[in-house]
Amino acid sequence: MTISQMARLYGVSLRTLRFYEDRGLIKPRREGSARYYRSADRTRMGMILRGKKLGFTLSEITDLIGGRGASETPDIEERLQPQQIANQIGHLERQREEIDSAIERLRATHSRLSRDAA
Amino acid sequence: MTISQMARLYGVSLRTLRFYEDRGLIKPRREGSARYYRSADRTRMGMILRGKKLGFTLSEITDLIGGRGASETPDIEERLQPQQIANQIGHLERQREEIDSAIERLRATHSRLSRDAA
DNA sequence: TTGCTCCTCACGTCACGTGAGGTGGC
DNA sequence: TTGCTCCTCACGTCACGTGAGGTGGC
Repeated sequence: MTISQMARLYGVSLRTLRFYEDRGLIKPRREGSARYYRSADRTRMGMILRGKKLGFTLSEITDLIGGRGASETPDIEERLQPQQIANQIGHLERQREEIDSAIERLRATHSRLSRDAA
Repeated sequence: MTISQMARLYGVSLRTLRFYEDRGLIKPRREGSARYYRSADRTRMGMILRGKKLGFTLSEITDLIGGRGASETPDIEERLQPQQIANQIGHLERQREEIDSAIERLRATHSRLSRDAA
């Protein structure tokens, strides 16, 4: 599988795939300078994107995926510690509260504008 | 008012104040190389932080505050266009949805762990 | 020869954090 | 002389975006 096929499959850019490789997250086979992605790379890529969706940074994901064992526990959630999950939930809840209050304020301003225009 | 006093008042770092100045957002009086912040700077600083809380970028805030007129409409919400508000709300709602689904997944994993441990 | 895909630098972006090395006035 | 506050570079961080300039095989 070429880099373009990988990019299309996961909805990311070529740059992103090269960047993840640079960070040591995926290690495609090389033929000359060309990259070829195999099943193991797809497993890792799935874990990476799953980790991102859960709001983890690439450093955290690197720790979670670890050096080699990707195929054993391909579900990244299985690798999380209860405490780590709790912390992450707290982190995300704080973010959500900030977003919620921003939305509230904006809605208030918006309806005030409608009222004043009426 | 010195830079340290400003920093304490607004809960930001000295670096942040210098950075905002570099971006043209605040223009403290200079005495030699030292910075002295006046009332107008505080008005602008309030608008900047308010804009950030609403989720706008510094570029957007720069456009909102404009070149000079800070004292006329010191309430940054008053300067927003209805369409701009609607866009921002949509933007924030999308972010919130992503955060919400992340929290949901994490909660599910967390309770599964508790169940398995029991 | 022309296109297409791929490659490697390497600087840019966003909003600052973090030293390094130096200065002024009590 | 010692501390404290302030200053100006300037590189680092995060997760890539965006060219520039070049290569390989149809």
